[in-house]
Amino acid sequence: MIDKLEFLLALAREKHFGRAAEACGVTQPTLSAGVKHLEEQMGVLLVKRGSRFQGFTPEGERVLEWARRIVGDSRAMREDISALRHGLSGRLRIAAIPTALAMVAAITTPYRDRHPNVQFTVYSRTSLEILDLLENLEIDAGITYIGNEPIGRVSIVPLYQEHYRLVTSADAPLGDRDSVTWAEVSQVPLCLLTPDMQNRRIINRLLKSAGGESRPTLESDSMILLFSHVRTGRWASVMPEKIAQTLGLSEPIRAIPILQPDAVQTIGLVVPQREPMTPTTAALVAEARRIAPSL
Amino acid sequence: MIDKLEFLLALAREKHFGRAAEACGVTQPTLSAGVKHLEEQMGVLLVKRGSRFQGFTPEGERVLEWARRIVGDSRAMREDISALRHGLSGRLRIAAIPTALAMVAAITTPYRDRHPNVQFTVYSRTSLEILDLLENLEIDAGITYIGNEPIGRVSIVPLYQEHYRLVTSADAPLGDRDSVTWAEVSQVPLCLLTPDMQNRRIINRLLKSAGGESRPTLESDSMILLFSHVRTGRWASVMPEKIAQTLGLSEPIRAIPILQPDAVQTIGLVVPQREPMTPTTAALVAEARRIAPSL
DNA sequence: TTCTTTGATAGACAAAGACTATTAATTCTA
DNA sequence: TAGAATTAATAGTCTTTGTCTATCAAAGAA
Repeated sequence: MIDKLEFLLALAREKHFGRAAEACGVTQPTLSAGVKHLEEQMGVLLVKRGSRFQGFTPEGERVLEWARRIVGDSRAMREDISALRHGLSGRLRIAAIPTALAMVAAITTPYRDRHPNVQFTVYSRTSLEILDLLENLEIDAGITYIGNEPIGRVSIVPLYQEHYRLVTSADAPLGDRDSVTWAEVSQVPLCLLTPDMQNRRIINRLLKSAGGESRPTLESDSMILLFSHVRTGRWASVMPEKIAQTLGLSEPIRAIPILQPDAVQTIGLVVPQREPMTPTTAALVAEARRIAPSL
Repeated sequence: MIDKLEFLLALAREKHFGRAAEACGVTQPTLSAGVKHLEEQMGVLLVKRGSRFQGFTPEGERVLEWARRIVGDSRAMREDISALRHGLSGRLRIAAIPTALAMVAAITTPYRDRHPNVQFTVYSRTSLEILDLLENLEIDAGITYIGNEPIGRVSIVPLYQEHYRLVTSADAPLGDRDSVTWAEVSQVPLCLLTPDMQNRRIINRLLKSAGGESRPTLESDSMILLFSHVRTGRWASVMPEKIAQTLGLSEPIRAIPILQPDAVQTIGLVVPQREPMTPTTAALVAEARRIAPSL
């Protein structure tokens, strides 16, 4: 029963019988049979069938919601019992927005000291992808913007405020200032994240409301790439204060506060709303609460 | 998997492999094998084994909690989907404390008008039994005292306040009064519920704090029995106002308010805390909210 | 049209689940 | 304390379910 619900979840993820089957480690006919069996049990078609996958029926969507919960709980149960016996262990899958990646170590480090047998997998994803992965039980926790775009069935722990800095060489335009305005920043060619990233959209908005445009000379979905360009001293970027601090800037690179307005975004930990949480997730939330004040 | 969790729930209820198996509609070896299989999956003993059932291990208790949730959700899913197709149908299992039995009709009647395909089973149980049945998924809703003894994972809808009346014949002692005190009531021989009922414990407490004792000449666990005695005019009882009203008293029987204090107990609907609820339960909660003001 | 993609179907085989019968270990009872 | 009764585990058999490979049919794409 639960296996079949997992089939359905995989199908929702992959939107393709063959790939969903592969993801579940079974063959395509097996997955087809599983879904069909579910449909018989429920007495309704769950999947819109043409000669290819065409999405779910309304009933299918509903079953999917239940499946997420039931499958999630059954995994949580296993982890819970395993934790009772061996202490916390297993793998914690986290996804973070690129601008928050640098501070993930601030959580994982004290976590590992407390629970050395837990392994981590950390993905760099956009804020929308993170919510999707959470929804589909593909990650255990996300680190993303909170309080902006509406968020579904998740619990939230605020971590820190993102303040923006113009990161540039001291001898570049504006490089000698103690603070700059968004209007001024809009005149400088920048390295920025790609527009599918919420950070970029936020910066675009700030630049625009200051009467400017974003004129990126270089876009990337990788903060490392942006950062390495900035370190040459020949490129400028707008980055959150935290990441600039964490990665460490040396002369002649400066991180100059951008005021008017001192725009603020809150970054937080989001985990599936489940009571009780899995033990590893609960420990992550505890750790987040613990370190949040120091960030 | 879910079937095996159901085995475990049955075992928790029956505390006996044979009876649990019977309750599940399988033979005892099948249930034993199922439990064993669960234990292998989890890698821990769940049941304390002697030559007979000796309760659960700590891990077993934990699995049991998860099992209640997972099994409950999987049933809710089926009902949910069935309701999508055929409208509300199925059976709603309710348990109520005896003193609330008379007002159950105030909910079931409008409920049936709205959802004619839902069938009811109503049990008369003590308040403690009701919580136990709810916990074990044996009923869908309870009607009981709220805000007294602590209640577990349930949602609550307050229904009405229980005020007490001395029910007695006009020519019996105190029968001519407009109101009486608990101290006075404690002097009269009464028909009361048995002491395992919370209503009786409440009345005992009230009598005691008025300096009296409860001196029941007749005890029963059946309100009908108490009521039929009172109707003869030769017996007196202490009953909630509501039940006296609902069942209808005729001359010369009177229901006299008991003051000092005008003790109040709140009665409410309790349902398992599950989001979303099963459709039939959600409808019951809606109905309860609707009628509560008129009670 | 012809080829490719995608999901359903058929048939064989293995695994899991369930039943009956029996056994082993306690506990009760006479 | 011996014998009976109770309770759960085990053995052996059979049925059901699940999974695989191979193949087919339908619908797009070239």
